[in-house]
Amino acid sequence: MTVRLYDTQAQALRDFAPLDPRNVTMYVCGPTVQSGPHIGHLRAALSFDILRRWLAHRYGRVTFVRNVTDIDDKVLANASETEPWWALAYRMELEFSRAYAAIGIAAPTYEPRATGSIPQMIELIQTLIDRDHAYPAPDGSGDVYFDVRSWRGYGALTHQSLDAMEAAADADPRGKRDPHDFALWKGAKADEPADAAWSAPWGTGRPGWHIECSAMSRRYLGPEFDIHGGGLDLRFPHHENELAQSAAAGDAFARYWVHNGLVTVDGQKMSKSLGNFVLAADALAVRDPLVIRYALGAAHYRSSLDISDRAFDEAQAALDRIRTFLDRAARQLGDVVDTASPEVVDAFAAAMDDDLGVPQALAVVHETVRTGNAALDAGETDAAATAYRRVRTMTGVLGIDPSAPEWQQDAGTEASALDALVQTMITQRADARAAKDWAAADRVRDAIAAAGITLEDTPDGTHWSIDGR
RNA sequence: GGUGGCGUGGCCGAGCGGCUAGGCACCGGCCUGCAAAGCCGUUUACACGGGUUCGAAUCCCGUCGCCACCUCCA
Repeated sequence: MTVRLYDTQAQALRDFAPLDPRNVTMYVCGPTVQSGPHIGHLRAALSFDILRRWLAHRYGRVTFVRNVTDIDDKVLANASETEPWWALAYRMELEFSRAYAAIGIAAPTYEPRATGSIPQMIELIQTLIDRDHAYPAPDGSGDVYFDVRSWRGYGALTHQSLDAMEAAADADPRGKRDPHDFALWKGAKADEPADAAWSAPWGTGRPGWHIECSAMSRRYLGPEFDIHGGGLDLRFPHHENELAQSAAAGDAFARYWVHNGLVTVDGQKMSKSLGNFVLAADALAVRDPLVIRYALGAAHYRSSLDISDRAFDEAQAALDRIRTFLDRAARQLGDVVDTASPEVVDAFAAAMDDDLGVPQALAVVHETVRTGNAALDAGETDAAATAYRRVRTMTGVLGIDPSAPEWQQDAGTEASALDALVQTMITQRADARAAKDWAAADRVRDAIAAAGITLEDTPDGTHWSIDGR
Protein backbone atom coordinates (compact mmCIF):
# COMPACT_ATOMS: atom_id res chain seq x y z
CA MET A 1 0.00 0.00 0.00
CA THR A 2 1.11 3.51 -0.73
CA VAL A 3 0.25 6.53 1.30
CA ARG A 4 -1.31 9.27 -0.74
CA LEU A 5 -1.44 12.88 0.38
CA TYR A 6 -3.09 15.94 -1.03
CA ASP A 7 -0.32 18.34 -1.93
CA THR A 8 -1.51 21.91 -1.76
CA GLN A 9 1.04 23.07 -4.29
CA ALA A 10 0.24 20.37 -6.83
CA GLN A 11 -3.46 20.75 -6.00
CA ALA A 12 -3.77 17.01 -6.31
CA LEU A 13 -3.35 13.75 -4.48
CA ARG A 14 0.19 12.47 -4.78
CA ASP A 15 1.76 9.16 -3.89
CA PHE A 16 3.93 9.79 -0.88
CA ALA A 17 7.54 8.76 -1.32
CA PRO A 18 9.78 9.96 1.52
CA LEU A 19 13.41 10.85 0.91
CA ASP A 20 14.36 8.22 3.46
CA PRO A 21 11.76 5.45 3.75
CA ARG A 22 12.97 4.70 7.27
CA ASN A 23 12.67 8.24 8.52
CA VAL A 24 10.00 10.62 7.34
CA THR A 25 10.76 14.30 7.96
CA MET A 26 8.03 16.77 8.79
CA TYR A 27 7.98 20.44 9.66
CA VAL A 28 4.77 21.95 10.97
CA CYS A 29 4.27 25.61 11.78
CA GLY A 30 3.70 25.99 15.48
CA PRO A 31 1.93 28.81 17.23
CA THR A 32 2.96 32.37 17.83
CA VAL A 33 2.90 32.39 21.60
CA GLN A 34 1.17 35.70 22.03
CA SER A 35 -1.95 34.35 23.78
CA GLY A 36 -3.46 31.05 24.79
CA PRO A 37 -4.48 28.33 22.37
CA HIS A 38 -7.96 28.09 20.89
CA ILE A 39 -9.47 24.94 19.49
CA GLY A 40 -8.36 25.89 16.00
CA HIS A 41 -4.78 25.55 17.17
CA LEU A 42 -5.67 22.20 18.66
CA ARG A 43 -7.24 21.00 15.47
CA ALA A 44 -4.17 21.93 13.45
CA ALA A 45 -1.79 20.25 15.86
CA LEU A 46 -4.08 17.23 16.07
CA SER A 47 -4.29 16.85 12.29
CA PHE A 48 -0.54 16.55 12.08
CA ASP A 49 -0.39 14.37 15.16
CA ILE A 50 -2.64 11.89 13.40
CA LEU A 51 -0.62 12.16 10.20
CA ARG A 52 2.53 11.62 12.17
CA ARG A 53 1.08 8.57 13.92
CA TRP A 54 0.03 7.03 10.64
CA LEU A 55 3.35 7.71 8.94
CA ALA A 56 5.10 6.23 11.97
CA HIS A 57 2.86 3.19 11.62
CA ARG A 58 3.81 2.91 7.96
CA TYR A 59 7.46 3.91 7.96
CA GLY A 60 8.61 3.30 11.49
CA ARG A 61 10.16 6.63 12.24
CA VAL A 62 9.11 10.24 11.80
CA THR A 63 11.28 13.20 12.64
CA PHE A 64 8.72 15.81 13.51
CA VAL A 65 9.57 19.46 14.05
CA ARG A 66 7.08 22.01 15.29
CA ASN A 67 8.47 25.42 16.06
CA VAL A 68 7.48 28.02 18.60
CA THR A 69 7.35 31.58 17.32
CA ASP A 70 8.41 33.38 20.46
CA ILE A 71 9.51 36.66 18.94
CA ASP A 72 7.03 38.55 16.84
CA ASP A 73 5.11 41.83 16.63
CA LYS A 74 2.18 40.31 18.50
CA VAL A 75 4.30 38.91 21.29
CA LEU A 76 5.83 42.33 21.83
CA ALA A 77 2.43 43.96 21.62
CA ASN A 78 0.96 41.71 24.32
CA ALA A 79 3.82 42.14 26.74
CA SER A 80 3.40 44.48 29.67
CA GLU A 81 5.34 46.28 32.35
CA THR A 82 4.89 43.39 34.71
CA GLU A 83 5.41 40.69 32.16
CA PRO A 84 8.18 41.13 29.56
CA TRP A 85 7.71 39.62 26.11
CA TRP A 86 9.99 36.68 26.83
CA ALA A 87 8.08 35.82 30.00
CA LEU A 88 4.77 36.06 28.19
CA ALA A 89 6.10 33.84 25.42
CA TYR A 90 7.24 31.15 27.84
CA ARG A 91 4.00 31.24 29.76
CA MET A 92 1.94 30.90 26.63
CA GLU A 93 4.18 28.20 25.30
CA LEU A 94 3.41 26.20 28.43
CA GLU A 95 -0.29 26.76 27.91
CA PHE A 96 0.02 25.34 24.43
CA SER A 97 2.01 22.39 25.66
CA ARG A 98 -0.54 21.64 28.36
CA ALA A 99 -3.46 21.84 25.94
CA TYR A 100 -1.68 19.68 23.38
CA ALA A 101 -0.80 17.10 25.99
CA ALA A 102 -4.33 17.11 27.39
CA ILE A 103 -5.77 15.83 24.14
CA GLY A 104 -2.99 13.37 23.53
CA ILE A 105 -0.90 15.25 21.00
CA ALA A 106 2.59 13.85 21.25
CA ALA A 107 5.50 16.19 21.79
CA PRO A 108 7.52 16.85 18.62
CA THR A 109 10.91 15.33 18.07
CA TYR A 110 12.24 18.90 18.19
CA GLU A 111 10.39 22.02 19.25
CA PRO A 112 12.71 24.90 18.46
CA ARG A 113 12.00 28.43 19.60
CA ALA A 114 12.66 31.10 17.03
CA THR A 115 14.91 32.96 19.45
CA GLY A 116 17.16 29.93 19.58
CA SER A 117 18.06 30.10 15.89
CA ILE A 118 18.73 33.78 15.26
CA PRO A 119 22.27 33.18 13.87
CA GLN A 120 20.84 30.74 11.32
CA MET A 121 18.25 33.31 10.29
CA ILE A 122 20.90 35.98 9.85
CA GLU A 123 22.98 33.58 7.80
CA LEU A 124 20.03 32.78 5.55
CA ILE A 125 19.23 36.44 5.07
CA GLN A 126 22.84 37.11 4.15
CA THR A 127 22.68 34.36 1.57
CA LEU A 128 19.61 35.99 0.05
CA ILE A 129 21.31 39.37 -0.04
CA ASP A 130 24.38 37.83 -1.64
CA ARG A 131 22.19 36.25 -4.28
CA ASP A 132 20.40 39.51 -4.98
CA HIS A 133 17.05 38.31 -3.71
CA ALA A 134 17.02 40.60 -0.70
CA TYR A 135 18.16 44.08 0.12
CA PRO A 136 18.53 46.32 3.17
CA ALA A 137 16.01 49.12 3.11
CA PRO A 138 17.54 52.29 1.77
CA ASP A 139 15.74 54.36 4.41
CA GLY A 140 18.18 53.44 7.15
CA SER A 141 15.48 51.63 9.16
CA GLY A 142 17.61 48.52 9.43
CA ASP A 143 14.89 46.49 7.72
CA VAL A 144 15.82 43.89 5.14
CA TYR A 145 13.27 42.95 2.50
CA PHE A 146 12.86 40.01 0.22
CA ASP A 147 12.72 41.17 -3.37
CA VAL A 148 9.69 39.33 -4.72
CA ARG A 149 10.27 40.51 -8.29
CA SER A 150 13.70 38.95 -8.25
CA TRP A 151 12.30 35.48 -7.74
CA ARG A 152 10.34 34.22 -10.71
CA GLY A 153 8.84 31.43 -8.63
CA TYR A 154 7.05 33.81 -6.31
CA GLY A 155 3.42 32.72 -6.15
CA ALA A 156 4.20 29.11 -7.05
CA LEU A 157 2.62 27.66 -3.94
CA THR A 158 -0.72 29.43 -4.12
CA HIS A 159 -0.82 29.92 -7.89
CA GLN A 160 -1.09 33.65 -7.80
CA SER A 161 0.69 36.21 -9.89
CA LEU A 162 2.10 39.32 -8.29
CA ASP A 163 0.35 41.55 -10.79
CA ALA A 164 -3.04 40.12 -9.96
CA MET A 165 -2.67 40.47 -6.21
CA GLU A 166 -4.37 43.25 -4.36
CA ALA A 167 -1.97 45.89 -3.26
CA ALA A 168 -1.35 45.63 0.45
CA ALA A 169 -3.94 47.65 2.30
CA ASP A 170 -1.42 49.34 4.50
CA ALA A 171 0.88 49.92 1.56
CA ASP A 172 3.60 51.73 3.38
CA PRO A 173 6.46 51.65 0.86
CA ARG A 174 9.20 52.19 3.47
CA GLY A 175 11.73 51.91 0.72
CA LYS A 176 10.33 48.69 -0.69
CA ARG A 177 10.96 47.98 -4.34
CA ASP A 178 7.58 46.34 -4.62
CA PRO A 179 4.65 46.62 -2.20
CA HIS A 180 4.70 42.84 -1.81
CA ASP A 181 8.28 42.73 -0.65
CA PHE A 182 8.22 41.43 2.89
CA ALA A 183 10.52 41.88 5.84
CA LEU A 184 13.21 39.30 6.49
CA TRP A 185 14.64 41.45 9.23
CA LYS A 186 13.02 44.22 11.19
CA GLY A 187 15.30 46.98 12.39
CA ALA A 188 15.02 47.74 16.10
CA LYS A 189 12.76 50.64 16.98
CA ALA A 190 13.17 53.06 19.83
CA ASP A 191 9.98 52.01 21.60
CA GLU A 192 10.80 48.31 21.53
CA PRO A 193 12.57 46.52 24.40
CA ALA A 194 16.31 46.35 24.01
CA ASP A 195 16.33 42.64 24.76
CA ALA A 196 14.11 42.02 21.72
CA ALA A 197 16.92 42.92 19.35
CA TRP A 198 19.92 41.07 18.05
CA SER A 199 22.88 42.48 16.22
CA ALA A 200 23.18 41.77 12.52
CA PRO A 201 25.27 43.08 9.64
CA TRP A 202 22.42 45.45 8.75
CA GLY A 203 21.94 46.76 12.25
CA THR A 204 20.28 45.45 15.36
CA GLY A 205 16.77 44.13 15.04
CA ARG A 206 14.79 40.93 14.95
CA PRO A 207 13.81 38.38 12.34
CA GLY A 208 10.63 38.58 10.31
CA TRP A 209 8.12 35.81 10.86
CA HIS A 210 8.61 34.00 7.58
CA ILE A 211 12.39 33.65 7.72
CA GLU A 212 12.11 31.93 11.09
CA CYS A 213 10.51 28.83 9.65
CA SER A 214 12.86 28.71 6.68
CA ALA A 215 15.86 28.85 8.98
CA MET A 216 14.55 26.41 11.57
CA SER A 217 13.36 23.79 9.10
CA ARG A 218 16.75 23.94 7.40
CA ARG A 219 18.62 23.72 10.67
CA TYR A 220 16.70 20.74 12.02
CA LEU A 221 15.77 18.86 8.87
CA GLY A 222 18.17 20.06 6.21
CA PRO A 223 17.67 21.90 2.94
CA GLU A 224 15.12 19.36 1.75
CA PHE A 225 12.54 17.49 3.76
CA ASP A 226 9.35 15.57 3.15
CA ILE A 227 6.32 17.37 4.50
CA HIS A 228 5.61 20.94 5.43
CA GLY A 229 2.35 21.39 7.27
CA GLY A 230 0.22 24.12 8.72
CA GLY A 231 -3.21 25.67 8.74
CA LEU A 232 -4.93 26.59 5.52
CA ASP A 233 -4.71 30.24 6.47
CA LEU A 234 -0.92 30.04 6.43
CA ARG A 235 -0.68 29.27 2.73
CA PHE A 236 -0.41 32.92 1.90
CA PRO A 237 1.62 34.82 2.69
CA HIS A 238 3.51 32.73 5.23
CA HIS A 239 4.19 29.56 3.32
CA GLU A 240 4.46 31.29 -0.01
CA ASN A 241 7.15 33.49 1.49
CA GLU A 242 8.92 30.60 3.15
CA LEU A 243 9.07 28.78 -0.14
CA ALA A 244 10.36 31.84 -1.96
CA GLN A 245 13.08 32.46 0.65
CA SER A 246 14.30 28.91 0.88
CA ALA A 247 14.15 28.25 -2.84
CA ALA A 248 15.88 31.53 -3.62
CA ALA A 249 18.58 30.59 -1.13
CA GLY A 250 19.14 27.37 -3.01
CA ASP A 251 17.25 24.90 -0.84
CA ALA A 252 15.00 22.25 -2.34
CA PHE A 253 12.77 22.73 0.71
CA ALA A 254 9.46 20.90 1.27
CA ARG A 255 8.47 18.07 -1.06
CA TYR A 256 4.82 17.94 0.02
CA TRP A 257 2.68 20.78 1.33
CA VAL A 258 -0.13 19.68 3.61
CA HIS A 259 -2.70 22.08 5.03
CA ASN A 260 -5.46 21.43 7.50
CA GLY A 261 -8.92 22.99 7.25
CA LEU A 262 -10.06 25.62 9.67
CA VAL A 263 -12.42 25.37 12.61
CA THR A 264 -15.52 27.46 12.22
CA VAL A 265 -18.25 28.59 14.56
CA ASP A 266 -21.62 29.02 12.91
CA GLY A 267 -19.94 28.61 9.57
CA GLN A 268 -17.39 31.34 10.09
CA LYS A 269 -13.75 31.15 10.93
CA MET A 270 -12.94 31.92 14.52
CA SER A 271 -11.44 35.35 14.87
CA LYS A 272 -10.88 37.90 17.52
CA SER A 273 -12.77 40.56 15.63
CA LEU A 274 -15.89 38.39 15.60
CA GLY A 275 -15.27 37.32 19.16
CA ASN A 276 -16.32 33.79 18.31
CA PHE A 277 -13.22 31.83 19.15
CA VAL A 278 -13.33 29.01 21.64
CA LEU A 279 -10.33 28.82 23.92
CA ALA A 280 -8.83 25.41 24.48
CA ALA A 281 -8.82 26.02 28.21
CA ASP A 282 -12.56 26.74 28.22
CA ALA A 283 -13.35 23.63 26.23
CA LEU A 284 -11.11 21.49 28.40
CA ALA A 285 -12.80 22.82 31.51
CA VAL A 286 -16.17 21.39 30.53
CA ARG A 287 -15.38 18.48 28.24
CA ASP A 288 -13.53 15.21 28.51
CA PRO A 289 -10.24 15.79 26.65
CA LEU A 290 -10.80 12.59 24.71
CA VAL A 291 -14.14 13.95 23.49
CA ILE A 292 -12.41 17.09 22.27
CA ARG A 293 -9.82 15.01 20.49
CA TYR A 294 -12.50 12.91 18.83
CA ALA A 295 -14.61 15.90 17.84
CA LEU A 296 -11.67 17.73 16.30
CA GLY A 297 -10.20 14.67 14.65
CA ALA A 298 -13.26 12.89 13.31
CA ALA A 299 -13.80 15.07 10.25
CA HIS A 300 -11.41 14.89 7.34
CA TYR A 301 -8.39 17.06 8.10
CA ARG A 302 -8.84 19.18 4.99
CA SER A 303 -12.51 19.99 5.46
CA SER A 304 -13.62 22.88 7.54
CA LEU A 305 -15.08 21.82 10.83
CA ASP A 306 -17.95 23.60 12.50
CA ILE A 307 -17.71 23.25 16.23
CA SER A 308 -20.61 23.43 18.66
CA ASP A 309 -21.93 21.82 21.82
CA ARG A 310 -23.81 19.45 19.61
CA ALA A 311 -20.62 18.44 17.80
CA PHE A 312 -19.07 17.61 21.16
CA ASP A 313 -22.19 15.73 22.26
CA GLU A 314 -22.05 13.57 19.16
CA ALA A 315 -18.38 12.87 19.65
CA GLN A 316 -19.22 11.88 23.20
CA ALA A 317 -21.91 9.48 21.99
CA ALA A 318 -19.68 7.88 19.38
CA LEU A 319 -16.92 7.45 21.92
CA ASP A 320 -19.33 5.99 24.47
CA ARG A 321 -20.30 3.35 21.98
CA ILE A 322 -16.68 2.32 21.47
CA ARG A 323 -15.94 2.45 25.18
CA THR A 324 -18.99 0.42 26.09
CA PHE A 325 -17.98 -2.31 23.71
CA LEU A 326 -14.40 -2.41 24.95
CA ASP A 327 -15.48 -2.50 28.61
CA ARG A 328 -18.03 -5.17 27.92
CA ALA A 329 -15.61 -7.29 25.90
CA ALA A 330 -12.84 -6.98 28.47
CA ARG A 331 -15.29 -8.03 31.16
CA GLN A 332 -16.68 -11.01 29.30
CA LEU A 333 -13.52 -12.20 27.64
CA GLY A 334 -11.14 -11.72 30.52
CA ASP A 335 -7.69 -12.99 29.66
CA VAL A 336 -8.72 -14.08 26.21
CA VAL A 337 -7.99 -10.61 24.89
CA ASP A 338 -4.40 -9.92 24.10
CA THR A 339 -3.59 -6.43 22.93
CA ALA A 340 0.00 -7.45 22.35
CA SER A 341 -1.07 -8.77 18.97
CA PRO A 342 -2.20 -5.70 17.09
CA GLU A 343 -4.54 -6.02 14.18
CA VAL A 344 -5.39 -3.33 11.74
CA VAL A 345 -8.25 -4.03 9.39
CA ASP A 346 -7.32 -3.67 5.72
CA ALA A 347 -10.16 -1.25 5.05
CA PHE A 348 -8.97 0.93 7.90
CA ALA A 349 -5.43 1.01 6.56
CA ALA A 350 -6.65 1.72 3.05
CA ALA A 351 -8.70 4.64 4.33
CA MET A 352 -5.79 6.06 6.26
CA ASP A 353 -3.44 5.61 3.31
CA ASP A 354 -5.84 7.58 1.16
CA ASP A 355 -5.00 11.09 2.29
CA LEU A 356 -5.67 10.27 5.92
CA GLY A 357 -9.31 9.25 5.50
CA VAL A 358 -10.14 9.32 9.18
CA PRO A 359 -13.92 9.47 8.61
CA GLN A 360 -13.88 6.23 6.62
CA ALA A 361 -11.41 4.75 9.07
CA LEU A 362 -13.79 5.53 11.92
CA ALA A 363 -16.60 3.91 9.97
CA VAL A 364 -14.48 0.74 9.94
CA VAL A 365 -13.98 1.08 13.68
CA HIS A 366 -17.69 1.38 14.29
CA GLU A 367 -18.49 -1.53 12.01
CA THR A 368 -15.98 -3.59 13.93
CA VAL A 369 -17.64 -2.55 17.18
CA ARG A 370 -20.98 -3.76 15.85
CA THR A 371 -19.42 -7.05 14.74
CA GLY A 372 -17.84 -7.42 18.14
CA ASN A 373 -21.05 -6.70 20.01
CA ALA A 374 -22.89 -9.23 17.88
CA ALA A 375 -20.21 -11.79 18.60
CA LEU A 376 -20.50 -11.16 22.32
CA ASP A 377 -24.27 -11.55 22.08
CA ALA A 378 -23.80 -14.86 20.29
CA GLY A 379 -21.11 -16.06 22.67
CA GLU A 380 -18.56 -16.29 19.87
CA THR A 381 -15.50 -15.69 21.97
CA ASP A 382 -12.84 -15.84 19.29
CA ALA A 383 -14.66 -13.45 16.98
CA ALA A 384 -15.31 -11.07 19.85
CA ALA A 385 -11.67 -11.16 20.92
CA THR A 386 -10.57 -10.42 17.38
CA ALA A 387 -12.93 -7.47 17.19
CA TYR A 388 -11.65 -6.26 20.54
CA ARG A 389 -8.04 -6.37 19.40
CA ARG A 390 -8.89 -4.65 16.16
CA VAL A 391 -10.83 -1.85 17.78
CA ARG A 392 -8.10 -1.23 20.30
CA THR A 393 -5.41 -1.21 17.65
CA MET A 394 -7.29 1.07 15.29
CA THR A 395 -8.36 3.52 17.95
CA GLY A 396 -4.84 3.33 19.31
CA VAL A 397 -3.41 4.46 16.00
CA LEU A 398 -5.83 7.38 16.03
CA GLY A 399 -5.04 8.15 19.63
CA ILE A 400 -8.62 7.66 20.78
CA ASP A 401 -8.54 4.28 22.50
CA PRO A 402 -10.84 4.92 25.47
CA SER A 403 -9.25 2.15 27.47
CA ALA A 404 -5.70 3.37 26.95
CA PRO A 405 -3.96 4.35 30.19
CA GLU A 406 -3.57 7.97 29.08
CA TRP A 407 -7.33 8.52 29.21
CA GLN A 408 -7.95 6.87 32.56
CA GLN A 409 -8.78 9.62 34.97
CA ASP A 410 -10.20 8.28 38.17
CA ALA A 411 -7.61 5.78 39.12
CA GLY A 412 -6.75 5.49 42.77
CA THR A 413 -8.46 5.77 46.07
CA GLU A 414 -11.24 8.08 44.96
CA ALA A 415 -12.37 5.65 42.31
CA SER A 416 -12.25 2.65 44.62
CA ALA A 417 -14.21 4.53 47.26
CA LEU A 418 -16.88 5.36 44.72
CA ASP A 419 -16.95 1.80 43.47
CA ALA A 420 -17.45 0.48 46.97
CA LEU A 421 -20.32 2.86 47.49
CA VAL A 422 -22.05 2.02 44.24
CA GLN A 423 -21.52 -1.70 44.76
CA THR A 424 -23.35 -1.43 48.07
CA MET A 425 -26.31 0.17 46.37
CA ILE A 426 -26.21 -2.40 43.60
CA THR A 427 -26.43 -5.10 46.25
CA GLN A 428 -29.43 -3.38 47.86
CA ARG A 429 -31.13 -3.21 44.49
CA ALA A 430 -30.30 -6.86 43.78
CA ASP A 431 -31.94 -7.85 47.05
CA ALA A 432 -35.04 -5.88 46.18
CA ARG A 433 -35.16 -7.44 42.73
CA ALA A 434 -34.77 -10.91 44.17
CA ALA A 435 -37.80 -10.16 46.32
CA LYS A 436 -39.53 -8.80 43.20
CA ASP A 437 -39.93 -5.50 44.96
CA TRP A 438 -39.58 -3.52 41.72
CA ALA A 439 -40.49 -0.20 43.31
CA ALA A 440 -37.68 -0.47 45.82
CA ALA A 441 -35.27 -1.62 43.15
CA ASP A 442 -36.15 1.33 40.93
CA ARG A 443 -35.74 3.76 43.83
CA VAL A 444 -32.16 2.64 44.22
CA ARG A 445 -31.51 2.88 40.51
CA ASP A 446 -33.13 6.33 40.33
CA ALA A 447 -30.96 7.55 43.17
CA ILE A 448 -27.84 6.32 41.41
CA ALA A 449 -29.03 7.83 38.14
CA ALA A 450 -29.53 11.18 39.84
CA ALA A 451 -25.84 11.07 40.70
CA GLY A 452 -25.03 10.65 37.05
CA ILE A 453 -24.39 6.93 37.10
CA THR A 454 -26.05 4.41 34.80
CA LEU A 455 -26.63 0.81 35.76
CA GLU A 456 -26.60 -2.03 33.33
CA ASP A 457 -27.91 -5.51 34.08
CA THR A 458 -26.03 -8.16 32.18
CA PRO A 459 -25.92 -11.96 32.32
CA ASP A 460 -22.81 -11.74 34.46
CA GLY A 461 -24.10 -9.18 36.89
CA THR A 462 -24.88 -5.49 37.19
CA HIS A 463 -22.29 -2.97 36.05
CA TRP A 464 -22.13 0.75 36.50
CA SER A 465 -20.57 3.60 34.60
CA ILE A 466 -20.44 7.34 34.99
CA ASP A 467 -22.48 9.06 32.30
CA GLY A 468 -20.40 10.53 29.56
CA ARG A 469 -17.30 8.69 30.56
C1' G B 1 -10.15 42.19 -9.19
C1' G B 2 -7.04 37.54 -8.33
C1' U B 3 -6.53 32.42 -5.95
C1' G B 4 -8.72 28.17 -3.67
C1' G B 5 -12.81 25.51 -1.58
C1' C B 6 -17.87 24.14 -0.31
C1' G B 7 -23.41 23.25 -0.89
C1' U B 8 -25.42 15.24 0.62
C1' G B 9 -31.35 12.56 4.17
C1' G B 10 -33.88 15.68 10.99
C1' C B 11 -28.39 16.78 12.46
C1' C B 12 -23.01 15.76 11.91
C1' G B 13 -20.21 13.74 8.16
C1' A B 14 -17.90 10.14 4.03
C1' G B 15 -18.21 9.27 -1.09
C1' C B 16 -15.25 11.65 -6.50
C1' G B 17 -19.03 7.35 -12.82
C1' G B 18 -22.52 1.78 -11.53
C1' C B 19 -22.31 -2.08 -5.98
C1' U B 20 -27.08 3.34 -2.02
C1' A B 21 -20.05 4.88 4.55
C1' G B 22 -20.38 5.68 9.71
C1' G B 23 -22.23 8.26 14.06
C1' C B 24 -26.35 10.85 16.40
C1' A B 25 -31.76 11.35 16.35
C1' C B 26 -36.55 8.87 15.07
C1' C B 27 -39.77 4.55 14.46
C1' G B 28 -40.72 -1.00 14.75
C1' G B 29 -38.91 -5.76 16.61
C1' C B 30 -35.77 -9.07 19.85
C1' C B 31 -33.75 -9.04 24.83
C1' U B 32 -35.22 -7.03 30.06
C1' G B 33 -39.65 -7.17 35.91
C1' C B 34 -39.15 -2.17 33.69
C1' A B 35 -34.86 0.01 32.00
C1' A B 36 -29.84 0.51 30.24
C1' A B 37 -26.56 -1.63 26.87
C1' G B 38 -26.63 -4.64 22.57
C1' C B 39 -28.52 -6.86 18.07
C1' C B 40 -32.02 -6.90 13.74
C1' G B 41 -35.05 -3.94 10.57
C1' U B 42 -37.45 0.65 8.56
C1' U B 43 -37.56 5.76 7.24
C1' U B 44 -35.91 10.30 5.18
C1' A B 45 -30.19 12.59 0.23
C1' C B 46 -27.28 14.43 -2.93
C1' A B 47 -28.50 23.56 -4.03
C1' C B 48 -30.89 24.62 -8.99
C1' G B 49 -30.96 24.28 -14.61
C1' G B 50 -28.85 22.07 -18.79
C1' G B 51 -25.29 18.56 -21.07
C1' U B 52 -21.94 14.02 -21.66
C1' U B 53 -22.87 8.67 -20.72
C1' C B 54 -26.04 2.40 -21.30
C1' G B 55 -25.69 4.65 -16.28
C1' A B 56 -23.98 10.80 -12.38
C1' A B 57 -24.25 12.88 -5.69
C1' U B 58 -19.84 11.77 -8.48
C1' C B 59 -17.57 14.40 -15.22
C1' C B 60 -18.67 19.23 -18.25
C1' C B 61 -21.29 24.14 -18.76
C1' G B 62 -24.36 27.78 -16.54
C1' U B 63 -27.16 29.94 -12.24
C1' C B 64 -27.82 30.79 -7.05
C1' G B 65 -25.94 30.62 -2.08
C1' C B 66 -21.82 30.14 1.44
C1' C B 67 -16.66 30.17 3.08
C1' A B 68 -11.26 30.94 3.12
C1' C B 69 -6.81 33.61 1.37
C1' C B 70 -4.75 38.07 -1.14
C1' U B 71 -3.10 42.32 6.18
C1' C B 72 -1.26 39.06 11.78
C1' C B 73 -3.83 34.34 12.10
C1' A B 74 -3.68 26.88 13.04
